[in-house]
Amino acid sequence: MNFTTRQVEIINASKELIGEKGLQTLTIKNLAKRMSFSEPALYRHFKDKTEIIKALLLFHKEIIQNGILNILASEKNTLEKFEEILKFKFAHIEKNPALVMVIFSETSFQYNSILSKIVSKILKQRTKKIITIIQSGQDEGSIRKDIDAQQLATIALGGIRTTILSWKLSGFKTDLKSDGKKLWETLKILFKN
Amino acid sequence: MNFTTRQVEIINASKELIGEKGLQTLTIKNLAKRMSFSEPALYRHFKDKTEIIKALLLFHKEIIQNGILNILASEKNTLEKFEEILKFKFAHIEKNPALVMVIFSETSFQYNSILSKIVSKILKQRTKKIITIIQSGQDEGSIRKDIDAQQLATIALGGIRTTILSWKLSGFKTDLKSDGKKLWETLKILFKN
DNA sequence: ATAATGTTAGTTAGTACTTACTAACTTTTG
DNA sequence: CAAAAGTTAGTAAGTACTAACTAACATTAT
Repeated sequence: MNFTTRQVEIINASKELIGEKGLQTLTIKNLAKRMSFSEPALYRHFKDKTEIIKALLLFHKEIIQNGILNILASEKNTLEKFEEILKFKFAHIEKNPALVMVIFSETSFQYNSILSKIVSKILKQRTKKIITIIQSGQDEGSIRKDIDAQQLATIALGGIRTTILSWKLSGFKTDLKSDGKKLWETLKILFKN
Repeated sequence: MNFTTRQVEIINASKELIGEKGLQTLTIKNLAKRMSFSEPALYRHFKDKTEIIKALLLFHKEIIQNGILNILASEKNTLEKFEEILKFKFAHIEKNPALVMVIFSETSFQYNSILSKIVSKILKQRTKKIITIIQSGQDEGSIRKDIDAQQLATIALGGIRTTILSWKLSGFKTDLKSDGKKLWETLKILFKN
């Protein structure tokens, strides 16, 4: 997961393109134009297009992962950690709309199955992590036990997804952070013991 | 919304193709092959490719809409209607995986903005309908009033979306109906007054 | 009734364009 | 001077779509 400065530049250019008009505008031609050099120059830095998107995904996965790990390591109770994670997530996504485009299109990777596998793997890992958090909240006594962690995770993830989706459908015009906060208030009431 | 028998055949062939390998396999070439005739023949029945997908969306939208209207017209209380609607939805989607592919890819329509507008319009209409149902449940006294209908709708829709998504990610192997039932049990507990 | 005319639904062949990618050569840089 | 990073000019494959034509059937007119 070590990228050269040029590779990071290409990753960011890809992110910009996707963020502007969606995954379908991430073409070699557009990317080269954005980088102000020729198409073959891209192939000096990445084997093929798949590797570029893969790099984009892994690059941001690592950023998010580190953020979450920091929150989990902190001295807070489960509900507080949960809130922090939500905040962090919404803030990161608001700064990087491209991620929404990529993550939300897990069904329609024209490119190949490798990418959709990566996306679905990331999604699964996140689900697992949320389940673990909810479970420790249940053990701790702060989260209700009459509904199992798996189901509560479905509710939490669903709320997140829907909130982000309606932000996207508004053309990124609504205030994601405040919608995220409202969602958190709702989840807190629903989940509390 | 009146289609010729040939058009319905083409709609179904499109649905099959999308259901098998995703939206990206719905090409004019593949569709013509599936219909066992030439590519230009398709243009005798639809103006262009966009019209074909549009027809697919509207065709199923109408089916779902009628199903929901029937349920709403029945003599049941809000929670029962809600349950019936969820059941109906999951059953219809299980029979038509292609719809998941299309609806879940609202971000990445290569074709044009017309389609993504249709999809987002359908999504918005459904959200509105669910909010109305929840509100009447709140008036009726069966659904909690400490969380507003908009937020509860976000939770319900999110749960549905996530449940369907994990079904898709399993390669359509898990039991969607039973997962849908579990989701309903959870929502019932969370929403009840 | 039948010949003329029009329609429906298909064909073959091809357009114009875009896609990711490559070979061969040149420039820049440490 | 050699490796890294760029260039020009192409390729093969795929995209939606169109032009021109036709067989088979339906409608209309004499």
